[in-house]
Amino acid sequence: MKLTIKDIARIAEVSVSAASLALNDKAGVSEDTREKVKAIAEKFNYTPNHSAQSLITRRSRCIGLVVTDINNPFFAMLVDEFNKLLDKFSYTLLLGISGDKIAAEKKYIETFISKNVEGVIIVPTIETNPDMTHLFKLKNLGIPFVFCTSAYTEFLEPCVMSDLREGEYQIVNHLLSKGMKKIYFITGDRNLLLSKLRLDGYMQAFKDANLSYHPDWIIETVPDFNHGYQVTLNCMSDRPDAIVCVNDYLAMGVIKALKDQRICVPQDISVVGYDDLLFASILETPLTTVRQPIGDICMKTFEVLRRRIAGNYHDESVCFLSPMVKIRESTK
Amino acid sequence: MKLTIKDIARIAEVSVSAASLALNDKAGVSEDTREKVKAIAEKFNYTPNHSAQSLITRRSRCIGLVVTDINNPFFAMLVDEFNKLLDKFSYTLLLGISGDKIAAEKKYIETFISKNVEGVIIVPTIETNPDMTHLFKLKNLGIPFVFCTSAYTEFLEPCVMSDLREGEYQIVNHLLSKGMKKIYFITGDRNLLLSKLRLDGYMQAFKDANLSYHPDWIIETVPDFNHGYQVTLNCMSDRPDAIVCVNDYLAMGVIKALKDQRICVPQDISVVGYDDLLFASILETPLTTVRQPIGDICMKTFEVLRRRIAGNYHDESVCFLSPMVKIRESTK
DNA sequence: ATTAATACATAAAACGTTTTAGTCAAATTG
DNA sequence: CAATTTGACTAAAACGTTTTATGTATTAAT
Repeated sequence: MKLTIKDIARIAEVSVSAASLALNDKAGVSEDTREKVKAIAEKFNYTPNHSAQSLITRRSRCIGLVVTDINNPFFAMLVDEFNKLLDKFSYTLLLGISGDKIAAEKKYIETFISKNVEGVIIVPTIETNPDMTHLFKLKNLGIPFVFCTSAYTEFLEPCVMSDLREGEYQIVNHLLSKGMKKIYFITGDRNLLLSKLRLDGYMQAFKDANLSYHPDWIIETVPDFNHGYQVTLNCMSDRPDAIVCVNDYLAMGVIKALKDQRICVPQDISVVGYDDLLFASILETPLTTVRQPIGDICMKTFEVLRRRIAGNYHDESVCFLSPMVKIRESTK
Repeated sequence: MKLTIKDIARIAEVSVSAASLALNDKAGVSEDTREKVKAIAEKFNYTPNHSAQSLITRRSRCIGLVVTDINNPFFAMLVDEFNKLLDKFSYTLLLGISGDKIAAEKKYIETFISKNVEGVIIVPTIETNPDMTHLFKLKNLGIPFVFCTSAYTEFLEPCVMSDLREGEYQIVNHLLSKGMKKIYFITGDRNLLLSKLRLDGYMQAFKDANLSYHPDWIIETVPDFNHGYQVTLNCMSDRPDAIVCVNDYLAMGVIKALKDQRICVPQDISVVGYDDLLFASILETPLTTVRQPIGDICMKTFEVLRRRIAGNYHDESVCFLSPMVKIRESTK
């Protein structure tokens, strides 16, 4: 049987309230009793019942995190970073993986609410025309949330992300300056800020170079390995000069498809990614990509969330951090 | 303000108990009142307070999961699989990332206990001579747990994993049959079952081939990318014929080190991994590796855990699933 | 010596549920 | 028709904490 604070109090021959005060390092008990109670709690391996604690304090020491796809190493890194941060402030991580489905995201948020999380971090999905009721619900209940890595165009703030537009601009610019023209762009749903911003960067680069792109070069899909693979098989008949991928994970699929078709990178075609995953540097042809300052992104996200949990909503609400282009051999 | 069941009861003009029975589809209320209560709950977006529920029912609908390193895509896959399974049975996932530190594992288990999880899934760390008090604590409290992917030699069961010994045997056998002799083995701490079994396979393969290995060829380290990289730089002066890596993630580091030193795979040296990560197939030289039936492992793990949560402890306690060797070009 | 302040201790209320035991009327049984 | 069973409902207890209000003994201040 699990011991309760009552048992500890009885053994220590003090009242329950005294035991509580002692264990929580609150004023109102003498040092003697505090030590006595603590010693007994330690000895009998007492752990407080979190449900009871959370019921009365209305603080759960839990944070909910929804990511889209943990098999994308970028998001794995993200989860890892948040895990470390939550550790530092003794929060527990409730994790949901939405698989890029708004319905799943919604479902996780609902359970987070019922589990009384103190705050929520959301990596938005790519689905269009989403039903945002769960976000309004969070707002109404006063549960703080922060978007990370992206946001919904209908629901921009608060949000912490890297300047995707700028990163994509620089990288497309790099390709154009190398004389490439037919540059495909494989991306997620353009209603999602994450994709829209990168697309903006792509377009701006063409504009500033006084060149134009064909709308067919922009392909919207689910931004993962398998879809990257499939899409590439379909579009290679048109022989693009380069393929710009919305992220490295998708680029992995693209590269695999090219390999299967015996198309060489960068001789026959250039490929660029985004995120600078570990694997990007050990490929046959190391991948040109854009590094996101993921540690900073997570730190900032958590900072904003903590401020809001503390009741301070008066901070800057959208935050862009600077990315860093990594030119490697996949762009000849 | 968040509505409570009292509010719902008041609005529906029934007692709190009636409301509870209605919402939980329990007998004791008429169909009329059940519907009325449910409609009102729906209308006002009522979500029950999980802390209160869990306090009284002693069921939290939470499962704790500790993994060692989520940046290893193998464990990311594992988390993904468990997430899906937990979804199906409407459990919430509490995640801890131990970073291969027994102290961290312990800390997570403690918080899981205090949060009243119904069960725990553990991917053991590599640390030697570990302090197992947290596991005994789980046992004493009657909180079921299952080891997944490996186990502690001092604490074997219950455990679900693939037959690592067999997989490693087959793959080393393959190398020996190709005439390679000086086969290095980079692995984790051999006190951990995960490493010990693979090492057993390695040794058995030599024995069955009437060949012998040098103890120096077996290198113990933390099984991740960075350590794979470092260790390789240190041992290349000895010019091995092949390097067998305890997992693909470590193999990535090995390959990167070889690349940096301009040593060619498989011309100069063979490399094999374990896990069959996505990236293994798109490398310059696709990696020979062993696929673990990860979906089955997770399913089985969760099955055992569920049975134990239901009170049935009389099942088989250690379960080995069959792996599958994938010969690719990294072994000439 | 009286009063005021302080330190320590505790009983009881509260948090939001589920469950137990019980009430009462209506329906069923003999 | 009386006795019993059934069905719908409810009041109250319970879960394990924290917090509030209150009391008592000790110390400090006048």
